[in-house]
Amino acid sequence: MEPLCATCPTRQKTAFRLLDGEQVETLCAFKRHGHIKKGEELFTEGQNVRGIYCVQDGHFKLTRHSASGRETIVRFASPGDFIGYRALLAHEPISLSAVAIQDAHACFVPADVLLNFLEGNGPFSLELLRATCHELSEANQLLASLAQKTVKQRLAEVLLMLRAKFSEDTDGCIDIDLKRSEIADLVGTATESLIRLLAQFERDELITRQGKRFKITQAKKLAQLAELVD
Amino acid sequence: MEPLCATCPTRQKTAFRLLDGEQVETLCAFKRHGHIKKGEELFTEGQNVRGIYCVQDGHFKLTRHSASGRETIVRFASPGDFIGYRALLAHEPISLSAVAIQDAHACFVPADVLLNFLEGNGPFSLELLRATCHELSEANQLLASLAQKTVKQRLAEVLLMLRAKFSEDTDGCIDIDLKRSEIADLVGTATESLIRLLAQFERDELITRQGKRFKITQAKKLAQLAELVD
DNA sequence: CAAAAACCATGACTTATGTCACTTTTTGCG
DNA sequence: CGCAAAAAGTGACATAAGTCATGGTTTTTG
Repeated sequence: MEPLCATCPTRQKTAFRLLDGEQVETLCAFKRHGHIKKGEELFTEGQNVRGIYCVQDGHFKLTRHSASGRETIVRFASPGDFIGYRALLAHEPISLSAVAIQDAHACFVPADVLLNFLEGNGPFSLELLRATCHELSEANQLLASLAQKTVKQRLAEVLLMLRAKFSEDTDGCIDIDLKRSEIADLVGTATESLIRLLAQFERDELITRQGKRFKITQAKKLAQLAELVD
Repeated sequence: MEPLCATCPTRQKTAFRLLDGEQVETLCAFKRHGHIKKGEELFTEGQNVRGIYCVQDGHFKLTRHSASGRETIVRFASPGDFIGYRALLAHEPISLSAVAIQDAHACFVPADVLLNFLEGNGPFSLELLRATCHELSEANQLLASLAQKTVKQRLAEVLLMLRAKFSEDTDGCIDIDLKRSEIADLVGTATESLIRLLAQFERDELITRQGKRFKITQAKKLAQLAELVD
């Protein structure tokens, strides 16, 4: 049974909140709500897109693969984020894979429905433009960080970013389960190097570990290390 | 004397081509056409933007500085490109400096004029959205390339990119004058490393040098090196 | 529940790349 | 033109970070 868009709380967090009543009905009629299991792929690099996904709950990693098979996590998509609209609008095959890192739910919205909204609803497309510009500035920031910082600095930065994005669980640990290799893909380094650095951060008492998860104990020092303090 | 937007050939290459007659007149009335000398800065990181620039001729480098003063070239802006609209739309202080790498001309368009067009002209904002999405996918590509490739591979990639972007002069050299340090900022490496690699590429007969400029002699091998061939 | 698979961790080793110090060449300017 | 300043280039050296090999965990699954 498809949930109703009219009362969807997630919709209020997205550009879809700017749709008028009729458009919400259209959205509701054509969207498909679906369950995605951990590890499943929404999109694969190189595909042509037939629509976008609006994340309901759970998180996705958006990755890019090199010819040599190495993976880089470009960003995460979380509840309220759209996935795939850039490729759709740029008329390009999709350049990133989207993989669920937890069991998740997302709504598929066909391309023509979205394009219809874009053409018929100025505020909606402006909002999407704003969001895209914001993403772009984040991408540029990441770019410079990758080019300018050491792996250690990048890891410090990534840990702080993860905490900001995923919050803390009841133990104060960052509330997300990522494999070591995934954190490495995020930092842009080899898994072994990442593991060594985590151990070093623990020795230096910047973080503590509880199983697979971490708790940031000295955020300030981490931030200094990452040179977030200019 | 301000040139007329109505007959501006550059305008036809930008989203401004989608403005209606009245809007073109508004644009023409409020834009300011200006000369920017090589090395001059259009924007400085951290400023608040009061409008955007539309590049008429000449090229700009868009850079980001680290706390340690290191510079990274994030992208170039060329005739027909807008500079500064992302910060404007994302309501953020600008995150990149724009510096002319040649004597250049650009038109300044005040923020409220642009926002007016965006709100009143759907096709215009859709076009801008498209352009932004395209830029974003380029940024993601660059990101992965930085994270995944060696400096040598990145240089090969950058050389091919430069030729594609700036074409060749009558000698077959890439038609742009960049300092060694600027190429290094583009590749994301130290100037000395870059110089050594250029020398190596010349020894390997992938490129030849004429003064400060290069000619790509074996584009295919460069592409293989860069792993553009999957 | 046990075997297999995936993942985490550590050591030894190699190497790509950054840094520093210096020389040579080119550029710009009074 | 000739000098100063900037840029290009080279060498020696240090080290961050990748790779390979191996062993110990944890997780999955039949």
